[in-house]
Amino acid sequence: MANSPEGSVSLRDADVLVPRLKALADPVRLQLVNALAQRDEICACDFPALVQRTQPTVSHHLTVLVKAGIVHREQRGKWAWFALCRPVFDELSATFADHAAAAVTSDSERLCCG
Amino acid sequence: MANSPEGSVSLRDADVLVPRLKALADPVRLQLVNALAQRDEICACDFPALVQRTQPTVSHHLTVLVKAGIVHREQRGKWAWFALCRPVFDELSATFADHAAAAVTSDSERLCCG
DNA sequence: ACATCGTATTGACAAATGTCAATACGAAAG
DNA sequence: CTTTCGTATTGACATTTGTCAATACGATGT
Repeated sequence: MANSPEGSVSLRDADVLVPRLKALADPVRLQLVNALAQRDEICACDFPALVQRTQPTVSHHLTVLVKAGIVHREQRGKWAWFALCRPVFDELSATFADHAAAAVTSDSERLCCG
Repeated sequence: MANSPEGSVSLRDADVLVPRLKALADPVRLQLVNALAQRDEICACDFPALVQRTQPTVSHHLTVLVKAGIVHREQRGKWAWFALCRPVFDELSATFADHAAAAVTSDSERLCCG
């Protein structure tokens, strides 16, 4: 999107990354995203019970996710349906993959972070 | 580490993910991480100039990154050296890859998030 | 038109966060 | 032991954030 070759996003692109990471860095919003990850599509009316928050609070969190481009909102009659923007997860995955090293082979052989 | 097969971290593991995402969801900390990503090792004394913040502020941000397990701190004599914990990036990459769909092929053919 | 029902917005408030000045800690050097 | 210098901690403050009650908006059905 900005610097990287394949339409990906580098760690340098703070303007794109920070809002996305901020949006995901909340327990309730991670619950919402996780629910959407396994169900493809969820009506707004089902979220309050799912995450144990009031309707305005859920609405606020969904707005944050939509503004960050992580979730897509579609109005169908009286109901609002939400779905993941899965390509964004692909970008996030690629962003972090660039700076990953070979994973640890065994538990006893740590690379760092001991 | 918790649920997933390959020692990875699922979106469900909020206790592990949220602190990591919170740690990365800041412009200054993203700068720090980006600098470490391309230089392997950096002395604490160089960061204030790099990110245009005072020494206490930088120290605070580095502490956040260390506590999140993203950065490793090593005291060498009088100086503190910092390095990325690259396996963590591998985990983050894997976490998001699980929920990614095929990327868009052309710009005109959007999947969602229009 | 009017009432109903799902969702978003507003206002308010406590809690968390980023920032810096001042200070404390700790290791090396004299 | 004392000084020096790099780094961490404390205290203070403004800003942001998560939450809910109350209210407004908007589409559907009567």
